[in-house]
Amino acid sequence: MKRNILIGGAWPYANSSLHLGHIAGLISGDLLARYYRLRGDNVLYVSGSDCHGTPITERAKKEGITPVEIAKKYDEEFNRMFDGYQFSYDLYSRTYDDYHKTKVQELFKKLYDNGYIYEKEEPQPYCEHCGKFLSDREIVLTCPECGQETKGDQCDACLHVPTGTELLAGNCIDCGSKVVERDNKVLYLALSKFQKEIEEHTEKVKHEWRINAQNETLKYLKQGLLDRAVTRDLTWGVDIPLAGYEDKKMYVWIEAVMGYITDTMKICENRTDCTWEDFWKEGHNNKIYMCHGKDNIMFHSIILNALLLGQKENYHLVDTIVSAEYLNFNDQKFSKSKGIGMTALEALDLYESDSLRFHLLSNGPEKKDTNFTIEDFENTHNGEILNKFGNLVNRTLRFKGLEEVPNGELDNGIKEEIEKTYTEVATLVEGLEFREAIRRIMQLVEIGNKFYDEKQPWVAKKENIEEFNNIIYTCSVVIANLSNLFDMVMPTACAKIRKYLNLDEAKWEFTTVEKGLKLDNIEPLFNRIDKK
RNA sequence: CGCGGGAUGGAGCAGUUGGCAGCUCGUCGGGCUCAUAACCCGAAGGUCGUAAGUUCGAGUCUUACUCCCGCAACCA
Repeated sequence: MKRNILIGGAWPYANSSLHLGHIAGLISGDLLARYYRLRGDNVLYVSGSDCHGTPITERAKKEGITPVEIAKKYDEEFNRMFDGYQFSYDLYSRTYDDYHKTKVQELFKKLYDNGYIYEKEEPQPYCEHCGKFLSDREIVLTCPECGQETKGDQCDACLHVPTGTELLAGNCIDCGSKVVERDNKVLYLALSKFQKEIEEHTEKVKHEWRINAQNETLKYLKQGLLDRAVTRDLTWGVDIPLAGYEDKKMYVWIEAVMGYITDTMKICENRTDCTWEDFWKEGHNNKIYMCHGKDNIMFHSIILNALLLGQKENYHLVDTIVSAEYLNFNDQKFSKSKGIGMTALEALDLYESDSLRFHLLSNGPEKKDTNFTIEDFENTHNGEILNKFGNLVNRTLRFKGLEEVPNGELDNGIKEEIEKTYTEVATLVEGLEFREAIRRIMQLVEIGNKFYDEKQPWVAKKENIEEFNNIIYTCSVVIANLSNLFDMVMPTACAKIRKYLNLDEAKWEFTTVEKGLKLDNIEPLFNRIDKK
């Protein structure tokens, strides 16, 4: 029976270019989406650009442009980048779309009506000259610990975090006026009310999560969920749909994670074969995956689930957290300011996206931080992808003098190996063991190469043409099935193979090749990287 | 006592519930010539950071210690 599978990729913040590390964290979502589509399930893979919030607002102010200009620039860049990496999103939207804003407001209103959002009056730092409440980072003060001048979120010099009263001694970052205290109306999300339900749900589903997601989530649950402020004194964001809050916006983390739902709604509005409820309500044979870096865990495992529970409408909670560790570059953190690493787009200028996908997945930070080096990457590309996989295709389909797929018999042992590979790789992918899954597919490549060598078709060609036909036919069937198995990792190369072998869409089942098929214009799947 | 990760053959890493130490690259030797100097076979190389403990049995569990590295600070 078809399952409804929703896969959410974390929404990148539209304030700076993304690094290879971001791709490493997000690529597992695309692999899952492609895998479940091959299995014939009903898949929606959604994401979008996270465009609101303080950092974008501040940056816009500094550069003298509007926040939407910054968001647009990066949203456009992200779209190009995800296309380049062949992410198969069903929808990649952005949080400043009217559709998103409207739907988020409805969901927010429901939380309020259900009593999970409450108002609190609390004193906050205020600038009388600018006429606005100030966030910690908008306050400049002399650090009471070390005497250095610093911003209010944390002292740059001694790492001291100023207390509420200490902040009142500071000045407005914009005009330098003395900070005063004034009562402010703030809306809070009653996270604490969901403690028990989220604990129970986590206990039920955590076993298939990565360890880091389990630990991180349990840490918050253990110390007890605290209510969170969900309004911000900003001008750039989603309006609060309640009277008296016209000058405030919604906290980005609340509205951005709702993007998974608003994307689903938008897609399903134009489709007749499914409704958004198929993916988000209980009882629809559905499953929800969330793929992101380790810094995003609690927003997906706790906050999003709380928002869903608070709707009181039988929502299906997030099942599986696919959280990545970090990718380093030459043993250092990716850092634009220090010039360490390369952006995802820069990598795409230099290398083929299939290879980058393969390398980032097979060397991905699944259980702990991993390292990306150019040397390793080129090694993967030339050594594993090209020499092993590309070469198997080449030596078979471009055998000297071969013009068509021979009329041969499939080797039974090889057929069994192929079928076993489907089964075992499926188990690995569903168990989120992507590195191991790729290794397992590579085993089939090696089995193919070994078979080829042992059978020596170049000898059979001269001495036993029937045997030759069997060998080449068997190898072409191996290649056809590799184009199915590897489709979720290297879609471009696999599509090429299917074109050569006249195969339709990739599918997750044993596939044979048409005998007598003309083999024209076969080109190498990959280009060797010249090492200097 | 801020939080967290790590230490396994020359390099980079796997090792699921404790049961003969594996993979890729590199090195050395051999085979092959279909293929993008690619492919296949074989070999050398490790007292699994240190010390103690639990156990018939520990890379794996417990405790202590040593040494690296992240985060905590726009950067995932």
